[in-house]
Amino acid sequence: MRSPRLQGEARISAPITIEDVAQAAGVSTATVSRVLNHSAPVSPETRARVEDAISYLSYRPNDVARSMARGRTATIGLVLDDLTNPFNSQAAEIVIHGAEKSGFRTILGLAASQSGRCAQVIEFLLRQRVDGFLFGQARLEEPAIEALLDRGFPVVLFNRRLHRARASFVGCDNYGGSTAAANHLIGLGHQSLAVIAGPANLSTVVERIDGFQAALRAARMQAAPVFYTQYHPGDAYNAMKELLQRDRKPTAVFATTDFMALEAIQYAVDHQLEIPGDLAVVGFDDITLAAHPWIRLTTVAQHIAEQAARAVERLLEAIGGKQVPREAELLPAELVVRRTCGGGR
Amino acid sequence: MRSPRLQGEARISAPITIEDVAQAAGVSTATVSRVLNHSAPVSPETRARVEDAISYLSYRPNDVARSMARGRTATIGLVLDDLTNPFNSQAAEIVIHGAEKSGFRTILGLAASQSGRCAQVIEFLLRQRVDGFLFGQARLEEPAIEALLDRGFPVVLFNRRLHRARASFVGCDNYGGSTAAANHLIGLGHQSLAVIAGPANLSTVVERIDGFQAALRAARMQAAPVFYTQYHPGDAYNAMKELLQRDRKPTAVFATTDFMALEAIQYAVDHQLEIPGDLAVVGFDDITLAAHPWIRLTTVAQHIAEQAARAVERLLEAIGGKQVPREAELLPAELVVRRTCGGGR
DNA sequence: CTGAAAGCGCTTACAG
DNA sequence: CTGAAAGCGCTTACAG
Repeated sequence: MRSPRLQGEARISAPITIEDVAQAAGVSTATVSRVLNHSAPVSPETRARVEDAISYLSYRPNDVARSMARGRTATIGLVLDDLTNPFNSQAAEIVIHGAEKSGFRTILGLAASQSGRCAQVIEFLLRQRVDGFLFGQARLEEPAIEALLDRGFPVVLFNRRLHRARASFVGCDNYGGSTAAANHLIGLGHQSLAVIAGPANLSTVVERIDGFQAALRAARMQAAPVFYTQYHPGDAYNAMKELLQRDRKPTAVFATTDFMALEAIQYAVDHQLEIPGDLAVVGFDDITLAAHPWIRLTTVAQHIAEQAARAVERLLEAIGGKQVPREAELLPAELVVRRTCGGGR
Repeated sequence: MRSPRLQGEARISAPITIEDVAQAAGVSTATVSRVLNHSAPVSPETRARVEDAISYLSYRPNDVARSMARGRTATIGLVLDDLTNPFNSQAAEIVIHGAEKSGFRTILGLAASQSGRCAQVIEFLLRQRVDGFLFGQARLEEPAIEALLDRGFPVVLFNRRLHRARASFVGCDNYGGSTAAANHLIGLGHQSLAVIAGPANLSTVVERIDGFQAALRAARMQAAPVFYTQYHPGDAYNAMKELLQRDRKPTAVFATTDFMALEAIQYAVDHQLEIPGDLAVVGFDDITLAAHPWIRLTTVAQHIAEQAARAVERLLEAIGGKQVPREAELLPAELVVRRTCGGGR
């Protein structure tokens, strides 16, 4: 048996292997493996000897070798655009914890929304041999994801969906939430509405605009002008500037995210407009700070934590071989009326 | 050679291996490995045949097997408390990208600041055989990290340091930033100052309090009362309540993070206090929203992105075998005067 | 420049 | 209940 002194001497001593444990316990590596994994019955005495050796040597199984031998890595790949949006980082946190509970680790791939990056990230994760994928920021057309789907690879999307229908997805009721927002604004008497949106190739953006316009149509009002942006910092600020220079200035603006709403407000305030007096603003997401007394942003609340949690569940089931439902699962999105729309408290 | 039709038929077809490529190209796996890694000269004709086979078969190297064979994983472990704090998620993003540039992947371990969790996370990452560790949220005493250090394992800390000195660290000038904050408040004529702090076992908290008190001492004022919290949501709200019930109410409060400052403001505003008229508030971090016209929080700006970037650099050097400096590297922390302290614009 | 072979640290049929 | 051995998919001395 290796003397404990040896470990102290070497700096980064070569890690203890299952072989070392087997020798110390006087058994085969197969037996050590069995007590480690509870994969087959082992006599109480043998088990005790092995466990002693394990703790005496501070043995730490090598997960890389394990993955190699098992042919699966117990790893899921989570693909997100970035972590600057609190919405994304919250989702990441939920996914990591959810996966961990089932013994899965998660590798985070940041796709930075540049075209081509998503394919690159998938390639990268495929080399790591992840057992499945979670996409939180897919665009409507995403060939690389569709290729995965075609191969029958375990894939679950959340938040944003693909154009093509048959894929496991969990999102929120963007349409309904936006309709409620529009109706509230209409009820307040607004006649000139506008929307500041993200890119038109995102399902969330499309659905939020559609829901919003549908409400106007139902009220026999003309469609609201839509200003599309790339969701870059500063985009909504500029959008607001643009909208206020038009002939028919909006009296109410709906932004497809809270961050955009906050930026739009920033422009308005910087230019001596009163919110909500001169301009009503409604966002979407209900980030933590939306409720702050200095903000009190009217917005549509969606429960990202639950979306992410459901998405991992689905993925884990798919990886486990279960037949995963192909229908979309939609969580509710509720209007939260606060101050910035003028009708709230 | 495997017919392409075969791939289409199977659902998740067994991935192509280096063996398949070697066969298709009529060479040994050693040769394929050489062209893949440019690890040894290969004749142009052979190389061409191998490359054709690779693209024809859409071969994707197995990183798990690679790690196994090489004895190193090209992976770093990043340990953070959580991702809800934008400060943390920004750091995570920087680290992931920085590591990727050098061909390293990063596994994120969330330590949720419960005692014992850090050791668990380290254990988990050690099993994955990460090549080094990055800690962004260490507490002053962290036996598990110290054990790593003692073993000579590549470790770099950022943001918060350990009590023990000899460890690679990059942080910011918490002391100087807080001194500046205190001096500004003193210059504004405040006599009754208080601080809302995080846990006392965090280097950032200790240094920020020390810097703050030092300024008061230099001005021959008595030390400010410190209210310690656990950095949980709601903690600063309650702290503010407590402080305002005391005999000697503070006219100015310094919070050790912007989130805490915002919560303190929330309590004050909820209870009809005017900011900064009735109460001046200063934070620390300078999160994005601190600059919003509806907030305009006076705060101490620290450049987390650079901290994180420097930390990965250091770690990568350490993993590469370079002797890494043991001294702390401190980035500047600058006071940003805005509205909430009463002296700004 | 190229190949045969050993080895990385596990798991898992296969025998007994 | 236990062990000997093959195998997971690569890389890397070692020969030639």
